[in-house]
Amino acid sequence: MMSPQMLTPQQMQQILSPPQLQALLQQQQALMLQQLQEYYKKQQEQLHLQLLTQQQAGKQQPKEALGNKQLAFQQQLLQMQQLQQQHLLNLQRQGLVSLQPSQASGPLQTLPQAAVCPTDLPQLWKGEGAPGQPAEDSVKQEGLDLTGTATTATSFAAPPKVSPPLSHHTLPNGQPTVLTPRRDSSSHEETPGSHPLYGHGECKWPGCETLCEDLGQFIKHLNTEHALDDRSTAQCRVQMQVVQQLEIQLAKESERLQAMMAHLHMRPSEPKPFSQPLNPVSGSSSFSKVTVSAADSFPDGLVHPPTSAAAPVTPLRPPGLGSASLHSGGPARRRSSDKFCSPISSELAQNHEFYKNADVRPPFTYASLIRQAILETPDRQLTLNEIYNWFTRMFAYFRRNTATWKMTSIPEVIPAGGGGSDKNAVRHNLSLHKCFVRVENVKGAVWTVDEREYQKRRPPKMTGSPTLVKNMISGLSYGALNASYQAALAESSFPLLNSPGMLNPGSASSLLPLSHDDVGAPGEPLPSNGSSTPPRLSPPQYSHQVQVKEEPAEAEEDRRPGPPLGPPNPSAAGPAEDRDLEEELPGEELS
DNA sequence: TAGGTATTAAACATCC
DNA sequence: CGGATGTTTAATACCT
Repeated sequence: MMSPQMLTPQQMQQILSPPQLQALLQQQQALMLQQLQEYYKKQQEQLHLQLLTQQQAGKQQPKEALGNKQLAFQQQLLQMQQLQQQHLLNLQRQGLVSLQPSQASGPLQTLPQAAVCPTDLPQLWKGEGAPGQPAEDSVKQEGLDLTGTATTATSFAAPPKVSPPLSHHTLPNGQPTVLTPRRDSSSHEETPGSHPLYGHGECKWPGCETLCEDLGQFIKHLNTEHALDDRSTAQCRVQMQVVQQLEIQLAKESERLQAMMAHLHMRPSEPKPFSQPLNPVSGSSSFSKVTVSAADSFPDGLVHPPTSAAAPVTPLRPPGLGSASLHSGGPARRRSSDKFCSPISSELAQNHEFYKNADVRPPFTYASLIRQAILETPDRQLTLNEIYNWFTRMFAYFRRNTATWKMTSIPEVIPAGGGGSDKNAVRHNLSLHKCFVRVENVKGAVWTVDEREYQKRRPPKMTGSPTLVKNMISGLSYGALNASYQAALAESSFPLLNSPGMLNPGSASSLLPLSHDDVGAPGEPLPSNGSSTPPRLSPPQYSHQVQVKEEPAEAEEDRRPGPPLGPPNPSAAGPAEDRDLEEELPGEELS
């Protein structure tokens, strides 16, 4: 028989009955919610603690260093919060949680009361469909045993202050029934009068808020409206994606945190950065990935993007992104997100750490990346080699992917003996796209970006795509939501995030570019510059000679209305200063 | 299915 | 000559 993890969602569909599917969905969610909740809490506590200790210990340290560390931790904290918030938003969006965003944005404690009772999860995963038949082992093996695994697992192991002590321990022992702490009936497992999808008198099925007088009516509703059909199945998948996203994101944040703590010697826990990126958990379908849940991501404290190949329906991708080949597994075509949703810059800003550390191929085209690299520099110009460096600096994928870079100028980069195909790709793209303009400089030839050309290059038109919409509806929308939400957060109450001081010295610019460069982001229909900025990059920057080759006058034609309306990007709102702000980033080139 | 675009590989030219 | 840098072509894949 196939083990659960070998099953594709479709297969699961066939095997499972509608109620089972639904139950599965709920249970997944319950698990994730709990785990996340506890994890968040724990992390937050730890962070606070460490911040305190740092502050004390830091009395002797140089001020700046301490300040930076604190900032870093604060940032980490914020990110954790944001993560949680995003999670909540997602759930809420899907109607699974009736929590106000405002509430959610508060301290990390009130995770939704999405009533869920993962009772027969094991059976479901086993695909045996025989409720009542214990299958603890399978659960354990699937990795739900959070306690056993990585360093981060400790976070789960320790009973959270707020949540019932039972919750997490139930997993390991395989008796998920106990794991029901939700809502009022916390001590009760699956009280007869409740249903995971039923709360506050209404159906909690994603997108459905049908009012139901009582449980009976609800059950009826559930069976009629949410039977096993295409729609329900799709929603189920969508939910899986959501969960996956969160898992990945969680793993990522967790890893980062671990690394930070380890670096600061705050904990004995071995950092174990990212061991072998090229070690995909083989044979794990996306589905199984879900079952494995967060724990799976932790074992070595790092993110192991599963092989996309194995994920028929829901390829995992970096947080907040569209689909794209994730792994070095194979040639990656189509950097989707590049085309639709999140602008590269904000996407990078949000996930730059992720890309930096995880051997995940960034979902952007070479052109987008090159442009990003160039725009991140004060001069808006880079030499070929500097572009190479940027790639390796910003993306673990390019840095460590075997058989790619054969860097000659960057000693720290793994030689990899590869063919340097990506370098070739960079050169190829530079030459191929008119938007990249070579300029003779004092120090040789540098490459600049002709924004106008770049915009002209491709009409974003992501708006309409039905498939896109379909895909993004949930899991993917996480990205968009993520982006906008974070942007909003950053703008409103978390100046910290935009503070240059926060920047990782190694990769400065990345965190905030939320700002200007979004402007030209691939997916971005020329936001700001559309307004009045001439095609030419804003003059101030070009203190030097750098000038873009051909600048005919047909500007307006492609200029396209930079409608006063909402540029997709929040950051686009404040054009000028953003620009300046980013200007200061030293683009840091190694070499 | 056709057209557009992206990725990858490779050949070739030029310069230092 | 060899390496870095550019240019160009071709095959292939994905998306609309």
